[in-house]
Amino acid sequence: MFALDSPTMISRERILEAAARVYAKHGFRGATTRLIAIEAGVNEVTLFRTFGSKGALLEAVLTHNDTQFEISKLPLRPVDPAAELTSWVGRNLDTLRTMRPLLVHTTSEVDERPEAAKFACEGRHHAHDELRSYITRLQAAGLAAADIDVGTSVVMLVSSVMGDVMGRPMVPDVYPPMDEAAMRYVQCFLRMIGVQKNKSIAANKKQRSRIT
Amino acid sequence: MFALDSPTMISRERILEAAARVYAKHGFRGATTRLIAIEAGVNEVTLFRTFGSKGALLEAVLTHNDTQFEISKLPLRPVDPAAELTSWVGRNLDTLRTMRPLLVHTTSEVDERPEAAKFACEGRHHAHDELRSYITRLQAAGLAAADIDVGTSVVMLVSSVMGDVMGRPMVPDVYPPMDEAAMRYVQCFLRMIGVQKNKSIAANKKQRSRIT
DNA sequence: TTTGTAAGCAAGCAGGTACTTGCATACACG
DNA sequence: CGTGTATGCAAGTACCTGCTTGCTTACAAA
Repeated sequence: MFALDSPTMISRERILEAAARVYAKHGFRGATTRLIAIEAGVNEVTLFRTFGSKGALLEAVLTHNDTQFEISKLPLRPVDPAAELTSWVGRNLDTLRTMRPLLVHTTSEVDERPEAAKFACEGRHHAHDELRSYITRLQAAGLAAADIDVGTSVVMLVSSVMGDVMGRPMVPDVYPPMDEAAMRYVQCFLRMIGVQKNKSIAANKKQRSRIT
Repeated sequence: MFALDSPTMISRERILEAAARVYAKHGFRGATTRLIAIEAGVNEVTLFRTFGSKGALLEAVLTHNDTQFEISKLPLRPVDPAAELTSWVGRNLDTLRTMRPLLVHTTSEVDERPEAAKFACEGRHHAHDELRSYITRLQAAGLAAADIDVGTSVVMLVSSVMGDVMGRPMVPDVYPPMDEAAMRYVQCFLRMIGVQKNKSIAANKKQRSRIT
């Protein structure tokens, strides 16, 4: 056996990162072992000795990037929905943008390489759950309307984020400016779920007492 | 030369359709000329004689499918936004679902095969324009709020449609039931752009006169 | 010093891939 | 009938791809 910080690990890391880059550029079939080896500055044989096969290597790449990615959280006790959501959407946009190449290739290869499915789906699922439970909390706190279609609204915001990340590089002119995107999506979303503008917990309390 | 309905055309069509199927399954690199020839029930040589090269063939496939696809229209004079939008979204969902495999592969190959870009983008662009101008008409008719972020709202609905088509096969459980999807997206969208429920031209006139 | 281990290097193998060539067949039109 | 055209078939070329083998070098621990 070998220790965790043995020289092998150096090669291993370098190969993994190189493979990720090459795969992001060319997809599975385009990511030849020769290309990866060159990109890693490593002999092609080392690659097979370390990972066994091209398939195993690229699977390792995916699980590696999968475990590194941590879904960002929304506050348990909502205070300022607009600010909190804008920050959350912004963070997701940033992370997803860096993973776009990997995502777009895995999605197109799910049919032929089922092990790619987990990577392509999991993040989206988590984001969905996180957002959904946050909206429920908003409703419980009286910050969002009670009669909205929570599931669909959530899908629409998540789709908007994904759509931005996936589509902007191809059709840049239809999207809101990149630095405003998060804010814009959230503003529209808030209207959709019945949150008035600039309505924080404090403002909400005032308004509620005025109404009743 | 040859007439348009010469025997060649038969082969040509068969090859084009077979190529579309194989490409939809396996992507560019996976769509080998052998596979396509077998799928078309045609000798591989015929394929090269007719299209010259694999690249040219698959480019022909894309432009073929591109010209066949006609973007569905929204009415010039909006009467019942909910119904009109639901029908439009539904039609788009249906068409896009059939094109999903082609779309997902072209998007992942845009970097390496720029001619795929047009196919991957154009439809989305058209849908966007169509929806945008419709919303503007809604506003002009007093059927939608005036203070909304039209561009962003439109992006969000279009993204939701794309997201549904792309994501549902992979993460089916987060989306609204397929037969309700169009209606649900539109309901949420209407709220986002300030259209009250069941507000048609007639109802709108009544309400407006009541207010003023 | 001995031994084990990670890595490089050169060569090769078996199969696949895009594409070509030469030749045979079938059919349509004059 | 003869001629052109579309297609099939067999074979081959040049290259690429994943993967293997045999051998060498360098270093590190016992």
